[in-house]
Amino acid sequence: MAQQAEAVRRAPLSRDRVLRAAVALADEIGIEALSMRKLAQELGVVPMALYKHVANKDQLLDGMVDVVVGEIDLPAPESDWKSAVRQRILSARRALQGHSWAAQVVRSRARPTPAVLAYMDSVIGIFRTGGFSVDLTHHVMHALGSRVLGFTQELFDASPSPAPEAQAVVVPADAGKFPYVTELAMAVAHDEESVVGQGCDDQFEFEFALDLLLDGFERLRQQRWTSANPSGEKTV
Amino acid sequence: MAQQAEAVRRAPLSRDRVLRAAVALADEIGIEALSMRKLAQELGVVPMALYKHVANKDQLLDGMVDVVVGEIDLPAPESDWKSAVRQRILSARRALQGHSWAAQVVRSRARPTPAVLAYMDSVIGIFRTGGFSVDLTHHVMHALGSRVLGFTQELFDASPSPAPEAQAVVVPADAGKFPYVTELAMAVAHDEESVVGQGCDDQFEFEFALDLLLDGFERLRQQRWTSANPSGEKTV
DNA sequence: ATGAATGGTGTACGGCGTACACCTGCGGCT
DNA sequence: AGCCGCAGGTGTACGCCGTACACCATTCAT
Repeated sequence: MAQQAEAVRRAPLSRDRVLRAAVALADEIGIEALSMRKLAQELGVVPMALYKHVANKDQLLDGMVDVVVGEIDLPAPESDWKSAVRQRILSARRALQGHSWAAQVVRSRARPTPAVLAYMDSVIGIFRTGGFSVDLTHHVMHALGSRVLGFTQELFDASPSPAPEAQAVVVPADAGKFPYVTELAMAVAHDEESVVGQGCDDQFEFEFALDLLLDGFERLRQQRWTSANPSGEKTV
Repeated sequence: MAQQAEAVRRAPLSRDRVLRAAVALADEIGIEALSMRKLAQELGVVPMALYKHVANKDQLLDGMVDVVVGEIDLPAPESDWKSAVRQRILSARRALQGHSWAAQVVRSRARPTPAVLAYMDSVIGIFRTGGFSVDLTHHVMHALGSRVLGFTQELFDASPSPAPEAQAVVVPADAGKFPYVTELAMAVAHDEESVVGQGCDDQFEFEFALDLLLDGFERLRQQRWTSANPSGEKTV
């Protein structure tokens, strides 16, 4: 009876259940607080039980990435390469942003998981069928870097700071030492105050840079740029 | 006597000595293996002694970043904004690349240290005196992101893999599943084989993306782009 | 009935960051 | 000369981590 109650109380573990629980737990308590022990506790199980389903913590993180990447929308059917890529990337961004830890974990993985690879394959495919040479596609993918998954490394995160005073990047005493940073920070603070509050509009900045790159790609494509002949425009 | 010998054997600690030892040790054994305990041992001291000089491990990492940032060349005197920025960024890249762990640690810091701030101030200054509005400078700095310090987040590092077989991103069995990735990977492998070995030329890719952005910046500057009037070209 | 596979358990080890109480030796007072 | 304060190094200990390894319970094919 007691056994039955126990059996009912918790369904059998599985790799999938472990991963999904890990994602949920990381959403809740943050990635740096996520430990095998806490995850096990959450699942009502002893820590070592997890190791029957994932080889180690690294593989757990890999699996978590795949769960998030699985949330990226499927590609829209018919459109020019630029809007297709744009849609794909902004959708990836939406998926990753649903889990505050995701970008950081993706960053920490040295090698791509199958789901990431599949996503990349689809993006590369858009370029290739959109008239980009293999060569140009290669460099273009590098130029996108992690942006292809919807995030970039800002030098520090000014925006998501919850405590308003904590985001004073420059304390008043340092204002004289960093005149240009100060000028810029004050302009931004002033700007945003009238709009939404403080900090920068991440989404705007992301699209600003993304479009700058996509426009650059289009120019290179038109002038049949190759790495052997970088200044295609002039020599053609 | 014994005391004297001991006193001679190790100079007194200082914040500076601690930081430099930490940088050296991280260079040697890698950042993930760097611990307060090992650092203390390296300095011939008990772990807790370090805490008289740095508040905690986070502050140690901050200090390490500052040491590396301190190695960035001073700005070249007179030149147009584009080559000045370019020189600054490529110099930062050189400094950061001298310490394989540096980019990762910079990435992990939430807030900028004074040295980083000073560096950013100088780059912002180049844009401002080069004819960029505060508004455009702001977005341009965001677009650069971590690239301003000479590194970007590639989706995974293909190049520095020491074991040649380890860098086969796509195992043969998966070739059919990821046709575009495979096509691209094979082209790259073929290309590079004749040149240097395998993998991608990071430096080339970095400059490719950097120049794409700088060229885009120049266009926006010329057409007096503002965020309130994004398509300046057409409406002027 | 039996023996192997599958999956959960219990214990234990070595590592980590760091709080806290302690000691020691030196420079500057009276 | 005697004292004190304090900067800086020490020792011990706590609670956390990932995970190796031996074990046991259940299920199921033979």
